This record gives sequence, structure tokens and C-alpha cells, in this order.
Amino acid sequence: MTSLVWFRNDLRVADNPALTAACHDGGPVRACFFITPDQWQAHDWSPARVQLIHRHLATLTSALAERGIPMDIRTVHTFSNSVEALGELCRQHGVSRVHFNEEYAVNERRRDRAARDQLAEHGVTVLKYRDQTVAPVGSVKTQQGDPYTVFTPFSKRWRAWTEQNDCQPLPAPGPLGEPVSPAAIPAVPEDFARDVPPLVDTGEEAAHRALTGFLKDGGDRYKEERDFPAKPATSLLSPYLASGILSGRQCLQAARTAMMDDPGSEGIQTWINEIAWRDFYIHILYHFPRVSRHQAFKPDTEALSWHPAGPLFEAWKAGKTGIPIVDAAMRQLRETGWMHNRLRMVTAMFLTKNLFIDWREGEAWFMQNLADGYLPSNNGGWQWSASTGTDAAPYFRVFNPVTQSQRFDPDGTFIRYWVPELRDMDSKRIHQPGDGRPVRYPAPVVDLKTSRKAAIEAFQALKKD
DNA sequence: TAGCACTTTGG
DNA sequence: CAAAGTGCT
Repeated sequence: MTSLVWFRNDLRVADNPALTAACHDGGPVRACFFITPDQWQAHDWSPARVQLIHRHLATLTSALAERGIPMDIRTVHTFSNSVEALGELCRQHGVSRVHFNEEYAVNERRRDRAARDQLAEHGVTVLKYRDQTVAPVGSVKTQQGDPYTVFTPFSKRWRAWTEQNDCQPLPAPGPLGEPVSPAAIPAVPEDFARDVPPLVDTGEEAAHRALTGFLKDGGDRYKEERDFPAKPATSLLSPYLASGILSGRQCLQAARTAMMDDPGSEGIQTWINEIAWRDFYIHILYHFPRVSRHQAFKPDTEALSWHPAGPLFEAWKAGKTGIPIVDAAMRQLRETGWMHNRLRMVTAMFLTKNLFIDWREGEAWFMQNLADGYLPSNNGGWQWSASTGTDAAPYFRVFNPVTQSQRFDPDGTFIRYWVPELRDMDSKRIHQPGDGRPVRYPAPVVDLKTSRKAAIEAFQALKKD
């Protein structure tokens, strides 16, 4: 009896519940992964993310092959084609048990139900595991038994849960038999072939080196420096997390180990909170599936009349809004497939509050460009910025991009790097160049003061009905 | 149930 | 330092 591990968003051999379970079945184990370019296109996956996954598949296939587990990678079109292909693999190899780790967005859940039903007809047992979060979805609830909709109380309960429950990562399974020779990897689908430089080193081992390296060298500075885009103080682990090359449990475990060397490190505590943010938004997506169907977390905000995404949206995407910090960030995104988290909030607020353009437009653009594009986090962040999402969002949370720029890029280093037109401006004026700007750099496409006021009024008008 | 918390701004 | 909304305990 052969067991099959269906890899999806869990591209690692260590701490992989589905893989570990399959290895305990006692028989031969195979693995599979489906490249679904049409589905990925529909989900706005970026070339940066797809290419990262593609490079990674070679190392994953080798790691499995060394353990005697052959990997089949097939290119099909959509999720439903992947379900058909899964059935074929099961027939071809006489598979009796299929193991996979759950995903929570609606299309993924529909795919998994279809797979379960189809395989059941052929007498194949399907086993699924909770894997995406540290605290399993459904485990962190209010005293009333409801899901949390606000981060801070969630994080308190999440911390307690992670301290009281076992969330140790699983070790990588040992070899099951003689190594096999790794099969060839299909080419990157054409739609995702745009040339983008690799953002991080490839492979699970590289991810773990990055994790321990960050905690050792940067953990301490994290709290003070993480908000400054010109300082490389963030972990840059998100591309690994987004595709399951690293798990949240592994991050938490490593953070705890680092804390033993440096007890009370506020930097590492702060970073653990970021792991909680990731869990929070996955829990939100699980409990409120509408957020993965292009709908607002707060339904009443669907009544807002966003401005059509015309030339101002193009200016935002191109980094030509005339707001230096916004333009620097948008150029960083386009060129590297990554943007500093502080600037994700600044650019998202600028799009949704100052330009008053629908958060869904920005959400899609980020997904189309980020190497770490991950629906729960990206959608959660966008809806938070747009005030359509979680957290009580009093209107005074509208960022002023110039103020943010002065606070978090005080000497303009980050702006100068990404907006060379402004390289010669002094630190005082670079945040808001005004009439002294070089001719090649645009004037602001919107007035910050009046647009802020208009956005606040639009939100206030929602309450009146 | 009243008090607390919240990735802030503009005066 | 006031503006001033809402979830949670």
C-alpha cells in the first residue's frame, strides 16, 4: 500500500505533518506537486513568488529523493485539473492513502473537497492536517467562544495557547529506503517568466540559516529598528513563510531558543508578535471566508464609492505620485518583489484614503509583485489599512505619508536610493519637495489634507444610515 | 460594566 | 492633548 503526500503550500521536509504521517504509514511513500498557472494567474501570484517556488522545487525534490521518496511535478491548468491529475497519479501508482496539509481560502477548500470526494469513490483514504498556523485555526477564541476580530486580545490568548500547548516543530523524517534519482522539474510557466532577481537564497536549509542568522544578529535590534526602511532590520523570512518553506512553529521555536541566550530580549518578543499577526490573519480568513472572496471584513464598507482606478492608480503603481516615500516604496516593490512592512501600510493608506481607490486594486497589485504574497497576510494588511478590516479603526489612524516619511526615513536615505531624481535634495525638504523639486519629479497628484478629510467624511457617512 | 487598548494626527 | 470608535474582559 503506497502513501502519497500532496504538497501545496508546505514546501518543506521538516515540520510537515502530512509528510511525517505518510512516512509512518509503513509502506512506500510518493510525493506530488501541481503547477497550476491558470489558477495562480487568477490568484494574482507574482513571477517573483512562482520563480522562488520553482527554484525551491528542485531542492525539495532532491531532499525527498534522498529519503527514497519520488516526487511527481505536473503542470496542469487549474485546481480542478490538479484534482484530476491527483486521481490519475493514485491509479498509476496504486496509492491507497493521500495526505495533505489544509489550506483555508475558498478555492483551496473547494479543491480539497473535490479531491476528497473523488478519491473516496476510488477507495482512497484522504487524511488532512492543520499546518498553516502555530495555534490551529479554531483553537484561539474569546471567552464567549467567538473568533477574535481584534489583534491585541487575540495575541494575548495566542501567547497563552502557545505556552500551554505543544507546538514543537516535527523533525524531518529519516530515509525510508534507498535514494531515488530526482525527476526533472517542468519549466516555469510562460505567464510568470518575467525576469526578476532572486530575493532570498533557495532551499529549506538556506531558510533555516536565514532564521537563525536573523535571531542571532538582528533579534536584539528588531524592536528599535524594524520600522526604518533604510536599516536592514527585518527578518526577510516572509518569502519562505508564504510558500511554507518555513513554518510559523519553526520560527517560534527558534525564537524561544534565541531567548534562552538572551532572556527578556524585547526585540525577539516583538518579533514573536509578528508570528502572532500571521496566525491572526489566517484565523480571520478561516472564520470569515468572505475575505478570500474579494469581500470586505466589515460589510457596511461595501457601500463606499471608491474612485475608479484611472491615471492616479497608474501613477501609484509606477511610483510617480509626487509623494517621495510612496514612490520610493512602490519602486522597491516593482523592482525587488518586496516592500518594507512600514511602507506597505503607508502606500496602502495613501491609495485607499488619499486617492480613495478600492483596496482590492492595491491588494491585487501587491500580490502581482510580491515574492512573499500570501492571501491571509496581504488581504489582512490591506483591509486594515483601508479601514474595511479587523481592529477598531478610529479615523485618527489615517497616516500622513509625509509625517511617516520624516519619522521613519529621517535623513531620506531610503528615498534617495529609490528615487534618484531627488538624490540632491537636503534631508529637510526631500520628504515634501514642493516647488524646489527637480523638473523630472512630479508634483503631488493629490492634496493630502483635503483628500484625508474627504475619506474621513466618506467613512462617517456610512454610519448615518 | 466601566475601563483599557489601539502600527496616529494636527493644532 | 484632544479627537472619539469599538471589541473585549
